[in-house]
Amino acid sequence: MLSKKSQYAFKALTYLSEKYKEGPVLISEIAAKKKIPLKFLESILLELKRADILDSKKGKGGGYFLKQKPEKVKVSTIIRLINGPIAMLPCVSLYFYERCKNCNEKHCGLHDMMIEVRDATLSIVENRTLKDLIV
Amino acid sequence: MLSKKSQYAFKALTYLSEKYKEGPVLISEIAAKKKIPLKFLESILLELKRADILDSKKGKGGGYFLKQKPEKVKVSTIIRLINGPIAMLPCVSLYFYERCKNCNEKHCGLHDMMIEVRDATLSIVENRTLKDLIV
DNA sequence: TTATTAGTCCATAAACTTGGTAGGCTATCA
DNA sequence: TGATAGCCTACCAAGTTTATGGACTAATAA
Repeated sequence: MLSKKSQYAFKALTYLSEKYKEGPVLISEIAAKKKIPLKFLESILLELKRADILDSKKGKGGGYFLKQKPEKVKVSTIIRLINGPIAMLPCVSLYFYERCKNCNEKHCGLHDMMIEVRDATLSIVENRTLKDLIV
Repeated sequence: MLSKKSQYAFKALTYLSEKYKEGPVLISEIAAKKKIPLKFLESILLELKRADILDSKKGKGGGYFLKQKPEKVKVSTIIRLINGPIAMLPCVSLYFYERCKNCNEKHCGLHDMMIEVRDATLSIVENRTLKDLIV
């Protein structure tokens, strides 16, 4: 399951995608419109900024905005950043790989199955962007 | 990601699947062979028993064993039992459904995408059984 | 019936994660 | 320079995960 933090992140990013080109959006506006706890949202947006997904402007007329066009930001990127691995096991993760202890990856039915699951999931989330979240 | 508990459950169930028809297997044997903390494994097996996946026998010659043939136990059943929802969002879960607050499920891009992910995952885990985990 | 075996139950706890709050600091702009 | 709005640091309550220890109970064999 995606954490609440991830769900908040997606809501905020969807909102910012809709407002793309309308200039900076206040944290407080996003929080109010999307019903996200203000300070928690603050830390999420900051994290997204540090990951170069968002940019911000301080002072009057400031706020947050997407650094790139919505269609340039893959859903998989956001999941990995905020939620963590997409795979169900560390030993089949591409970005968070960890070797299995006491389990031969070459001869493990679970391993093989989880690779299938991973690829099925990736075929979707690697090919969707923030633009696809706007309806 | 699957919890460690889930990984232990799968390891134990795979072992019991291999030993199916060889009679009850000791907890301690499974723990030793699969390097699982004994007492933790104990509680996992008990949970699987309460869910009618396993059965057990006390006393000499006792132990745990599968209640049905390995090919009768779906992987999805185990994941849901030990790990929880398979879907990435409560609002797209079949077995753990919860309505989205402040989010119209009829018009939500994230929702639609996560249904796709769920179905892609289910198409695999609903069609694999413990038998498929033996290599 | 008694000793042994092996699962069952209950209580506890450390470590980690999640979700969230408080408040001061700093950059920007009018 | 004063208001605005994001930045930063610290903290924390609650829940979950991953265990561990010990007493209890059922089954079996001698």
